[in-house]
Amino acid sequence: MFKRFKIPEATIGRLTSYSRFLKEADEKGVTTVSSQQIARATGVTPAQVRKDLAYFGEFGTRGVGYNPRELYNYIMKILGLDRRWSVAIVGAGHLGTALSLYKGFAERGFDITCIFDADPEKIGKKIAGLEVRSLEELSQKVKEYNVELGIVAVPAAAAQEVVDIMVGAGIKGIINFAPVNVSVPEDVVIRRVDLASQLEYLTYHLGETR
Amino acid sequence: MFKRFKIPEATIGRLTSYSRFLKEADEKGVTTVSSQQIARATGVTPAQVRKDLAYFGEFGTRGVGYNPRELYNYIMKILGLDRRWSVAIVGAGHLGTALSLYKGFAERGFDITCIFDADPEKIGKKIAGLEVRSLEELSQKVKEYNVELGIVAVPAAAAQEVVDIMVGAGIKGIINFAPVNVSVPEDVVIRRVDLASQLEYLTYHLGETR
DNA sequence: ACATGTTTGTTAATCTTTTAACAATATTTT
DNA sequence: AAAATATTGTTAAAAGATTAACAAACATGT
Ligand SMILES: NC(=O)c1ccc[n+]([C@@H]2O[C@H](COP(=O)([O-])OP(=O)(O)OC[C@H]3O[C@@H](n4cnc5c(N)ncnc54)[C@H](O)[C@@H]3O)[C@@H](O)[C@H]2O)c1
Ligand SMILES: NC(=O)c1ccc[n+]([C@@H]2O[C@H](COP(=O)([O-])OP(=O)(O)OC[C@H]3O[C@@H](n4cnc5c(N)ncnc54)[C@H](O)[C@@H]3O)[C@@H](O)[C@H]2O)c1
Repeated sequence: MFKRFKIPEATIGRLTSYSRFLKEADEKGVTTVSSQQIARATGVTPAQVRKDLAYFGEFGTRGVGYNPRELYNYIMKILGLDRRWSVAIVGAGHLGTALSLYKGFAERGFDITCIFDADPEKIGKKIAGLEVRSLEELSQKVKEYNVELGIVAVPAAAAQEVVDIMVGAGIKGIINFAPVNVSVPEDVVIRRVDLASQLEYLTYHLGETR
Repeated sequence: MFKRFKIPEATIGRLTSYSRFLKEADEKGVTTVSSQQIARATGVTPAQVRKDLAYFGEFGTRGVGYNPRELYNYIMKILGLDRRWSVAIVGAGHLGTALSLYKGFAERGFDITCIFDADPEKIGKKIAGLEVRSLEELSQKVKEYNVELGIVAVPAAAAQEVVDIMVGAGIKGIINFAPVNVSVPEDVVIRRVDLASQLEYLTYHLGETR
């Protein structure tokens, strides 16, 4: 579809930001935006914006700028968001529940279609209209709901086990919220999100300047 | 305290990982670990581990390795975690509640000491033993509890306003979960955590290989 | 005591990402 | 219609981060 050399990881994150700004601009009726405007709104440099886009093609008009709606559509396509994705959450605890109830995912094309937990107390309960299921049902439901993405929100000690089950069921992309490194086969994409580490980034920098 | 050149941002994130592994190792009674062991457990290369540590000093013994407990203590000090930090959460919705109830923060030295919300329905309710307070009380409570860090878990539209209040109250480090860029004065450290963007990293890469 | 094997800290090389510069192209003004 | 202004896409330069290589330092076995 698009030329795919080696794209900086950070570029992908910035494309998300750009797309959010572009959607807003379009909804306000704006018909052209410059790399400078995008840059200001998202906290980067204009050169960075143009470079990021240049990896994927030419989307603007020289001397003019970009059409927000058009560029938004292009970026969404680049990100693989020109379709909807079915997502399973494992771990119906505090975090898993919050994620299940989060409206923002659907807005970006992510449908939470099933929730799993190991605790018999939780199985059968409903969260966001979905019944919490046992892990035994995971493989079947993944097929039934065409689940391709998984979110791991279980304690660190259970993370590898849960990831193995997900991978076994054919899930191809995983977000892991447990603060532990887990391994997956080469063809599975995994990403760890460590929230405590984000706070530690702050304390490191506060310590630096004192 | 420590030499502070320009440290790669990613190094800070890895130090968090290393420290978690080192703590485990120490608790198992292990007395020496090599950069190779640290690397394997955290998913990086041994050279990376040694380079990361080298920014801050010499912590190992050639031919031998590192003492887990000692190195753990050093890293915690580097990260500014040789003390406890008081944290305020603004936004007692789904995410704010999950974060308030999260035990993992306290383990890393972060005490959630106050929770704020703008919704009169929520003010006065208790979460994790803490009363949800109105924003008017923020400034006073920040002083009372020596709050230095803030977590923003409000809708995107309210994020800048909330951040301004936090900054006004003297909070010096902020994690923003709203998917929007907010601005802060130079002396305030801010970090955006965009969970939808994490999923988009997955879909980008899944699209890449098909 | 010496040779062999480990493993760190550090320097150099490589690879990646960001920033800067500018020609190419469009628009607006005079 | 020419000049001035705006803004992209692209190339080159600079900065930053990771990987590789290896001497220095220690441990172990003979
Ligand atoms: N709550 C937060 O805000 C937060 C913040 C950062 C990180 N995390 C991480 O996210 C994970 C979940 O945190 P939480 O606060 O929701 O914990 P929690 O204890 O509230 O929920 C964990 C859930 O996982 C379930 N579970 C345990 N073992 C399981 C298994 N083998 N298979 C399926 N389900 C299993 C439990 O029954 C429970 O419902 C943890 O790894 C935590 O470190 C949470
Ligand atoms: N829930 C999630 O799992 C999740 C995931 C990713 C991102 N987020 C982001 O985190 C933020 C919160 O999400 P949520 O799901 O908890 O939403 P939510 O609607 O459940 O909670 C938001 C809370 O903020 C309060 N609020 C609104 N305006 C306020 C103001 N000006 N001052 C103080 N409080 C105010 C509301 O009363 C509400 O209690 C949003 O920006 C969302 O995009 C949430």
